[in-house]
Amino acid sequence: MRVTIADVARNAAVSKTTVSRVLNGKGEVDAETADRVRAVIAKLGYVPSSRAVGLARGSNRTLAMLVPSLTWPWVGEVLQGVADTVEAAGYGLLLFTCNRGEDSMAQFTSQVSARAFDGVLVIEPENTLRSMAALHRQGLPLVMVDDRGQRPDFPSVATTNAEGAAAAAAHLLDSGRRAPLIITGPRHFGCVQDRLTGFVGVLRERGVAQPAARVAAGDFTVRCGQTVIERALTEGIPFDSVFAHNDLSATGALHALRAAGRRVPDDVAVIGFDDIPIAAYTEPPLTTVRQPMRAMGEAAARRMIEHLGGVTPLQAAPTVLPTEFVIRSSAPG
Amino acid sequence: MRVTIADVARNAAVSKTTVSRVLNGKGEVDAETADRVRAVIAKLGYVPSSRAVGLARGSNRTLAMLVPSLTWPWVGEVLQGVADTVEAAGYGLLLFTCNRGEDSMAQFTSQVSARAFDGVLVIEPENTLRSMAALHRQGLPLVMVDDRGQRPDFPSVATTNAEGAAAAAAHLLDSGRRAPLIITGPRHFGCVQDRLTGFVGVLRERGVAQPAARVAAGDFTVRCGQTVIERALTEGIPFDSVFAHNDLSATGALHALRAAGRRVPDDVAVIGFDDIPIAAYTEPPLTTVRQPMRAMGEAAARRMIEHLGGVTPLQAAPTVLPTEFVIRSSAPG
DNA sequence: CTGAAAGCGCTTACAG
DNA sequence: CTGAAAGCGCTTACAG
Repeated sequence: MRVTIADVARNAAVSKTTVSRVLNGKGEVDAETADRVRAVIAKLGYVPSSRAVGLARGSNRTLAMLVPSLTWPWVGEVLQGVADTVEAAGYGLLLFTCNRGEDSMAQFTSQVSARAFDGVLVIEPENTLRSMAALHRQGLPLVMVDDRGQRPDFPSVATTNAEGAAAAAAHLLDSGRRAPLIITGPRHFGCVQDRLTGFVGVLRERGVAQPAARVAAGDFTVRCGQTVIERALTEGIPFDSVFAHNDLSATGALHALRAAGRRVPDDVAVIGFDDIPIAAYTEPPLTTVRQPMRAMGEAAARRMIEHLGGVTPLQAAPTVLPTEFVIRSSAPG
Repeated sequence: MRVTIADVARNAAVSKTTVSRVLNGKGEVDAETADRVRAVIAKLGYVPSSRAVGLARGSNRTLAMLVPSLTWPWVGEVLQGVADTVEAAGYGLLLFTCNRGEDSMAQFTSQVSARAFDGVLVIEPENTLRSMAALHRQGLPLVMVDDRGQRPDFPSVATTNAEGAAAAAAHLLDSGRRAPLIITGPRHFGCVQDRLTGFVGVLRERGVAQPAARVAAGDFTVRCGQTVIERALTEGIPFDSVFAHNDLSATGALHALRAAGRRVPDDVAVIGFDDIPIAAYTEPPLTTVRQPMRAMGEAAARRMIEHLGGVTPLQAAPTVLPTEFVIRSSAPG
């Protein structure tokens, strides 16, 4: 059968208490006794049952990560940052996605009640901010990787959306563009508002107007990027550049422009947002506002782990990591 | 404090045993008693502690998923299929990546000993087949999503690599190409051998030779696709088409061809493998051999869950899901 | 149909 | 420095 702490105790001729002490390094144990116990542990290949430890301690060094979907490049990058940090700290990572909507959330909430994990890192699934906040109020340690610019009143990690968009605007103006077409993300996202404000703000400062006709509502998909460009072309809306609120829609824009015979960047310059891995390999490679996705995941995990370690109380103030402007051929300098 | 089964029992004026019975639907319970217990459970908002249940039952309805990296599109798709299936079955999903090499594997193995999960689904991290096999022999329920064509002697889910590659070859020949350049994946992967055999087999059948000079070793990265094409062009190796062993390297090939002024598909037709989401948005869109990634993840999860449910013994025979040939403009019909 | 008691495998006061 | 015992919150024979 399975080797238990009792087996180790018996073999080492000590009590389970002593074994537990050398296991956890708590309390004084005679050096020789400890060595003997360690030898037995090695010989028997003993590993404490995580279930038993969890029950006894009331915590199991496990974090949950809740994400809307796993097939978005952005999410994969953040998740990798989280996984690296969590694993390095010796924590487990329980993954939850929300593909089944209400059902999924109910299941997740019930796992919270079941105390299946010590804390949760979340990339907010659509319309769950309220339930997240509720869970947080009920005492669940929570850190949000805020891709929506929600500025929730619980801990979060975000990026400088307005500044990043401002850099994009300045770059376009500096290279002589005067009529950018903006493809936004979903309008109710805070990050979309921020990117809009940051971008248009620079234009206004420099005396360039941004008519509403050149601000098109997208939804962060490749498809929407195509559609917006096709429509603008059909309607004859004049534009000499595109600022898409993410790289996926920028990719769609590149496609539609090419299909319509517009050259990038000669006729139209294109800038995206995120710098997902494929951004360097679109045709032409995409100038974009890099979000430090990996680092955001790492920061979220680190805050949570430090909190659980008792070092740092979890404060609501967001950790804001800076964007970085990446120039490639779709909008050269 | 936390509501426990004892609280429910007291409030419903029954024993913990009875509460447990209505919770798990095992054993006969008087209908009225059961209703009363359920009412109390609802009123108190009681949810059983997963830690306690796990310890008592010796299993916690949790699966582990071990992956090499989370930032490859292929992995994201498979993982989504796994997550959907696992969640729908009410299981938890513990995620492990292997970014820290040996250390990671040691940690994973120790989690196995700790009985932190009931079974594991794995996309094999480099060079771990041996340890996986060992864990499986020691009784760990294991299903591998076999992207390497390893044909291990434990349960796995794979795809028809040879047939898929054969379809690609037939398509190129049918459209008049006679000199394909092959960009392989790592040579020691079984899937690479299979794709090579399947592809070259069709060529041979139709009397077309495939000289070694037109078989270049790649490593599944975008970069390798670029490098191979650049080198072939420099060395003056003649080719009228490219068969890349995955979409990422095909993307690199498209890039290098364009940079060199070769038109796709007019001068060179390009076919990839996988059909990751961006394949439809490369320039031009990529003709490719689709792997049913989502379905592979789902199948792996389903086999594991059925096994754990006691329905099906886990057999070594691989589940093989068919590839599908997807024609887009990089190699039209 | 129902309950008392043992057991799952640890940790942690408490006592010495 | 060390150990006996209680406790974590469930499930499961066993007995009635």
